[in-house]
Amino acid sequence: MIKTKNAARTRLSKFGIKPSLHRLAVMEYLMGNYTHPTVDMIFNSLFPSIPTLSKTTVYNTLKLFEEKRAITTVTIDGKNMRYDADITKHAHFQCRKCGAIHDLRIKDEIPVVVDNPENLLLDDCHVYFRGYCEECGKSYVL
Amino acid sequence: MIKTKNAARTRLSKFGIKPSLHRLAVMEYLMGNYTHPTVDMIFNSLFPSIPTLSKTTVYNTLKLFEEKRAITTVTIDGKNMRYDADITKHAHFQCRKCGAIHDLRIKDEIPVVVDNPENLLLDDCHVYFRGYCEECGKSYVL
DNA sequence: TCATAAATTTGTAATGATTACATTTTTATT
DNA sequence: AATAAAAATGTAATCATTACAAATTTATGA
Repeated sequence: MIKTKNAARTRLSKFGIKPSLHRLAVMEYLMGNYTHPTVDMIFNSLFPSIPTLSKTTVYNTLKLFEEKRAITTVTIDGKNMRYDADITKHAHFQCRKCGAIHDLRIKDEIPVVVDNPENLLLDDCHVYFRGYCEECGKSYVL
Repeated sequence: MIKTKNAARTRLSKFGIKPSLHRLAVMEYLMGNYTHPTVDMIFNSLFPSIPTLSKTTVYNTLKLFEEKRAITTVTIDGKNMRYDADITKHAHFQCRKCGAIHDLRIKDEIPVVVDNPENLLLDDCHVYFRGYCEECGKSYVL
């Protein structure tokens, strides 16, 4: 997958992040899995092929990516942080039962702030919905 | 503050929650403090006047309130859950530096979902912004 | 090339919010 | 008052995340 490797390398360079092997691996994983994975999912997926990887490094790496705004973070239920390499504007949905996170496209990507009397410096906006995914909804009706 | 006591009692009854003294106290606190408090803030504020209160009860109570949709929860940074008795539609803002949460009014309260191919059952929508509040923004420019 | 400094990574231990759970207390019912 | 049901308590466990010191890797410059 040289193509995804290049995409990951390009993304890192675009955001001023030095491309160590582990950083490339984490970014490549995120850019190949738009499933809003947790740290554990990322670590468990990469560990078999990179046995020298530590979970702390995954934490450090993701924190760096987020600080540099090379990825976004999603936290809806307040349990595990989720990571998303899709930095285009889109909304999220989390099922109250199974916890899965899905993407949702909304009409006006960035809601318009009516007034800002406190002069807050906004630089980032997230929209999310909660409810039940189709499967979990079924079992709820029963 | 008989008025706020009544308001709290009314809110509980409206959402089918039996009004125990502790539940009333927590709801009254939330309806008198729209500051998106954490569990600790709520507990520490109430404990002096209700020394028999336990933190577990505050957790239990807030969880019940949220299940009954008598309040909403806000989690932006994924650290502490915040609780909000304002159940009208509004957006939130959290400062990346000091962590304070503020309310924000946006133009179209509920973003319109363009398409929903997975038939997700949406029942709740949240919008939040991140950035820096005025004070923290100043120190950043320096 | 080799030495040195800087950056990265590691692994363990600590933190801290939240939950589990068994017990106790309070409230409602007959 | 006796019993059952609900609410509240307090401690212990859980689990994601962070702190931190040590080890490793990478870059730099003589």
